[in-house]
Amino acid sequence: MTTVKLPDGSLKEFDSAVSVYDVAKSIGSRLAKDALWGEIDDQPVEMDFELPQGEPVNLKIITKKSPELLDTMRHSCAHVMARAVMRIKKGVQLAFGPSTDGGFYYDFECADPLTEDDFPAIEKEMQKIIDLDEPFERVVQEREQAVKLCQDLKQEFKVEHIQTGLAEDDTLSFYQQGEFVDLCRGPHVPSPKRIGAFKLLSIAGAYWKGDQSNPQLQRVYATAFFNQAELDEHLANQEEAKKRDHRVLGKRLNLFHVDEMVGQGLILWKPKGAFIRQQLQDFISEHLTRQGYSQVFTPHVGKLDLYKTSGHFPYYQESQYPALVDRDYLKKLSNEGCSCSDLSNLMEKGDIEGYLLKPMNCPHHIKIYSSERRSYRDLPIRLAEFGTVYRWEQSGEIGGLTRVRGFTQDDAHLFVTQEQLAGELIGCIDLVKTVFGAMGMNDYSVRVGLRDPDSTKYVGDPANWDLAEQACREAAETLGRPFTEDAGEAAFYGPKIDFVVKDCIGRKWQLGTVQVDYNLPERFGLEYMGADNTPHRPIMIHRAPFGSMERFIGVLIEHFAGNFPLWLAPEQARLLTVSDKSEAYGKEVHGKMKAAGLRVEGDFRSEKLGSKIRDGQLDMVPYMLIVGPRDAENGTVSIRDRVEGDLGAVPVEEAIAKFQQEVEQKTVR
RNA sequence: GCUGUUGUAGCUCAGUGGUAGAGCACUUCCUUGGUAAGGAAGAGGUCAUGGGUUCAAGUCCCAUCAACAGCUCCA
Repeated sequence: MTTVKLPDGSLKEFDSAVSVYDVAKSIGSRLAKDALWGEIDDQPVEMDFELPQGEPVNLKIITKKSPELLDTMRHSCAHVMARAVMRIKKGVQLAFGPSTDGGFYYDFECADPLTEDDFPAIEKEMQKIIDLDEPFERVVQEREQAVKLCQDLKQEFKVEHIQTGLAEDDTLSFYQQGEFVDLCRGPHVPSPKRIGAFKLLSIAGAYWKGDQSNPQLQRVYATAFFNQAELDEHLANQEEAKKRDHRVLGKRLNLFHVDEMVGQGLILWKPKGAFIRQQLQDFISEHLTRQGYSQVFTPHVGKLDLYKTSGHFPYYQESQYPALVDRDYLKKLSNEGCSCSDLSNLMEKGDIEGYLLKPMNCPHHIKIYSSERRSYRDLPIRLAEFGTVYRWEQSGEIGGLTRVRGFTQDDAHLFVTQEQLAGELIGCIDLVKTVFGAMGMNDYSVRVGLRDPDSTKYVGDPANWDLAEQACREAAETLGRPFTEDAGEAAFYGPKIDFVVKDCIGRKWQLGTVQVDYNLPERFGLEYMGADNTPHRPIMIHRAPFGSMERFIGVLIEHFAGNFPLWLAPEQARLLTVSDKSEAYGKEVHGKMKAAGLRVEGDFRSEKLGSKIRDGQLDMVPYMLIVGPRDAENGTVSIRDRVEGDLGAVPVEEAIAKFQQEVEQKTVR
């Protein structure tokens, strides 16, 4: 008699010996058809495995619809890779080797470091291991034995992990395949033959347990699929994705430039990129006006004292450009015998008079608020600025437009009463919805950052925090899409709502943010006169729906893959002559288009039409306007759509009206 | 900041110690062609920068700078 206990807790009994397949078939013929293998107490077994009789057997049937299927196979492949590395290299310490979104990795510490030159040998060895077809066998150990086993294997990271990283009551399981044994929760595929196709991709450093103070390990990234075709498709998709990389398109379309001589992470906006940025700023300004914002301008520097008062200087000193110190003051210090190390100390402590390139706009906006007496009747006050800030980002982090050292926030600070807070947050969220909606960006996630109850880094009254966190939650709900609540993601001064998108290679970037702040009004002693004729403290909201113009446009370039909608395209249309004979008519049409306010350039070269069209397509111009003798005769242009191709000839005025309408409606295609 | 890879013409890249190369782009000429590449010629280089090894360095070694991938960080 065989008793089977299924994952939902139900029991099934069989009179005689049965295989996994028999059980699957008894549940349903479709299940039997889709089933790939079984798991008995997390030990993978093939379909023809005969179940033990007597005690109930915990059986899970894995089908090709199981969501974790690919992850399981990739994790098994990680074991195979680690085994291969240990065969090739001596003194290999194993760390962790999980599956990831696009594949898997394994972290090693090698006495003889790995290089990408080792990849072919590792891949060859992996294939040998797969061909051996040894199963992954699950071995459960008591804690003491497990530690001893890892010590015998000379796997110090695993020993440490058992002793410090795993809870007392965790089951300690190992998976063994031939000579290779690894501490691992599982599950695995029953046979390495299930790994269809794999490829080692890159090698990089990674800190043990993600902590910079721990030793740095070598991480080998790889991927695996059930068959070669899927792997090839994945690699081709990766290549395709790289073509929409904003750094590639930014160069090809002449949008921006970063020059070594200017400095790392400092963006030079070229005319076409600057145009797009200006259009976006105009667009958002329009919505700011509608929502009752006042635009202000503030300078790029401010006294160190300002940032000492705001708290930015002490908190974030290492990520700021060093202070600019007055010449006379430096001379005075020098005359007083101040050494370089004395100066360095003074600068670090901020015990010096100087100016800081502004890392944030809020202190300046606060000073605008406090420059007048404020009444409850004035609130909410909404101050907006496309404010450029400078941050000394770590050199290894800088790249493209998404992480830079000088960037312009579409920033605003709202000074509100407690009663106004919830409503104003909703207004901010509305703006984000408007902006993302206008771009056709629907693929973003929302994160409400709350305080970590175990941390002491937060400032302010816990009761206010509770109110603010609740207000953020309620505002996020008005988006009508799922959001996550992450404890520990709040800023030190208040909770926030962040908008996160992915770039073309799957990296996540925070764009817009809305943050509640009780701290700065306190530090600057902000007040307004209440209806009760006593002073009250306003609450601040920091918000930036785009985040920074640089990062937003970087993401936007990839979102559109360079194919900007007509209202944003720096060159909306290009006029092409079929031959030199049509030049005069071409210039006439060109003139009419420009007079109608359209951004049209002319290609009057003595090239063949096909060649001009190709150039226009590669430059991602939304429309091409082709004029030849036939058009000259009829007063028409032939429109070629970037997407649809040839649309045929229409009267010039009709073409103008069509484009104007598309611009007016900000159509996204 | 850390680990690894890379740096050659405007762009994409080849160049394996012995005279600096290709395609595209650019300039000029020929060509007048109706929806993704017409032809020819020409010009264009301190091989990232600074040291070192060598009779000889784009190539080997060291340092610096920058880019890329990842880690760490991100008000």
